[in-house]
Amino acid sequence: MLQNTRTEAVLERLPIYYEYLRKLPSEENVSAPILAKALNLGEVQVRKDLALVSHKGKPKTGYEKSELMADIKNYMGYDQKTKAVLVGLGKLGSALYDYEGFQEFGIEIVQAFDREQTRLTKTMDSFTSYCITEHIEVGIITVDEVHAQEVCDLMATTGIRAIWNFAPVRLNVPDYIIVQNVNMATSLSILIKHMRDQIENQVNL
Amino acid sequence: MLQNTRTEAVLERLPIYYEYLRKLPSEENVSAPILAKALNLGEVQVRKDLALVSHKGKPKTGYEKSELMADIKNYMGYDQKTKAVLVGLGKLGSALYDYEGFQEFGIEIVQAFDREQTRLTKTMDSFTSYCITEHIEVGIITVDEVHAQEVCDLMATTGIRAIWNFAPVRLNVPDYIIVQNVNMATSLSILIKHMRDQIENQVNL
DNA sequence: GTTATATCGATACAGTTATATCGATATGCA
DNA sequence: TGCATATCGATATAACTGTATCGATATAAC
Ligand SMILES: NC(=O)c1ccc[n+]([C@@H]2O[C@H](COP(=O)([O-])OP(=O)(O)OC[C@H]3O[C@@H](n4cnc5c(N)ncnc54)[C@H](O)[C@@H]3O)[C@@H](O)[C@H]2O)c1
Ligand SMILES: NC(=O)c1ccc[n+]([C@@H]2O[C@H](COP(=O)([O-])OP(=O)(O)OC[C@H]3O[C@@H](n4cnc5c(N)ncnc54)[C@H](O)[C@@H]3O)[C@@H](O)[C@H]2O)c1
Repeated sequence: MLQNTRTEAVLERLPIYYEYLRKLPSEENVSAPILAKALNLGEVQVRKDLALVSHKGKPKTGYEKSELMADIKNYMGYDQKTKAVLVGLGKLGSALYDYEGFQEFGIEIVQAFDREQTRLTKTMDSFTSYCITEHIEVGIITVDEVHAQEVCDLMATTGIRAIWNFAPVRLNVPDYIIVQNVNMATSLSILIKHMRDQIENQVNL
Repeated sequence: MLQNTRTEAVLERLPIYYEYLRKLPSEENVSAPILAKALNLGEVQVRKDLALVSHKGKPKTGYEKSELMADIKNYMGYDQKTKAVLVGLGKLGSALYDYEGFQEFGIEIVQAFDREQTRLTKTMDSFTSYCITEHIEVGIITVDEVHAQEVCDLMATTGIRAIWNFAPVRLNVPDYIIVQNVNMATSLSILIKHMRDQIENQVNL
């Protein structure tokens, strides 16, 4: 009876479906072909993706919007609240800390820390005990690259299990902690490479 | 004689090698196995990736660091200067505008625009003419999601060929413009999903 | 009620990406 | 000078990801 396997690629598309559905004004049913057209994806691919989280699709009509959203939400864990702390309340850190877009995914940055005492920030001496007593699972690193590893090490002494790192450094962590490095500059450089390749191809026609 | 094909996956690793090499204090030669160990990748994979940009690797010794860096730089186009403009000098926009990490990839955000007159910002009325006369190729959108499409449309009237979009909306663009959507919230949600899956697997042992 | 059809679910195929293996060769060292 | 070996380059295989096709079926339309 099973259909699709939980792969990385699918995991990256489910949030896209969810976002699309959430912003869809209409309450009408949605189908794989509709989603595919709207998001510029393959119809079969969408169908298989959805099959991973729901089996309520019906021939001719597709899925009930709210039901499908609930199933994605449940699968992705958006209904479970996740608490994150942020270290490095500088320019980028402040932007993220103030950003409200995390809520809909069940994520809350409950506290920000910085070496310097600013705004709502707590200083670092309370960091460890705070994370432990509040059962923080996710750490966000937005300090400069020189201090990223030491902040990371500190996080490893708490119950934190996942680190979202914006400093352009590769962090050393124990096995049980997952790190996601976000490198904005390289991402943009890849986009630009694509752009140049495209321009080149057009010239060579 | 050829070896590796230019695929998306390779393109995403080349900057990682470059970053690693750039920060490496030593000037000694590097080899595929060394890079593989340091970056936690497959040795064969690294070797094939490097073969795409360079053929100067020698048995036993590997590559000369500076030569390899130059070859990646050349392949990725980091030696070509790319000018970008940013629209929406809010919290996130300011952080990006001030960020100096783009330089090493040949990228410069030469000007920021905003509806409101702030700081160094230019207002929107000069946008189109500025982009055209300055031959801007890249646009960065950091306005709220309500205004992202209109900013995008405006960019499409200039010579801009690539858009880096941080607003959580899917933009409609003409074919010749490439869009890269960055959705921070969904990225973090995927990291959290991985975290939860990992925790679950450990329990089920 | 019957029929037409859009969509689902399943299977088969194709393309992309990663890994394993092996001979060739440049270098270091006896 | 000759031998040992680390690494390269190449080819083969495996895993993952995406696409094409087709029968089954629930619904809409008549
Ligand atoms: N600004 C951006 O748009 C951007 C883009 C990509 C990556 N980054 C990376 O994000 C990080 C932050 O960038 P930023 O522009 O916000 O820099 P920033 O200097 O504005 O902020 C860094 C903050 O970290 C704090 N800090 C430093 N060491 C600390 C420590 N040991 N413990 C606690 N707090 C500490 C500082 O007090 C400061 O407030 C950097 O690593 C940068 O490379 C920034
Ligand atoms: N802050 C974050 O960390 C973060 C994270 C992920 C995504 N985003 C997205 O990035 C965008 C900006 O976020 P922010 O937190 O910086 O918001 P912000 O409100 O601080 O900044 C938005 C800026 O855009 C300007 N603006 C609005 N409409 C404009 C228009 N038509 N032309 C020119 N300028 C215009 C505003 O004047 C303001 O300065 C949003 O779409 C948000 O969803 C932000």
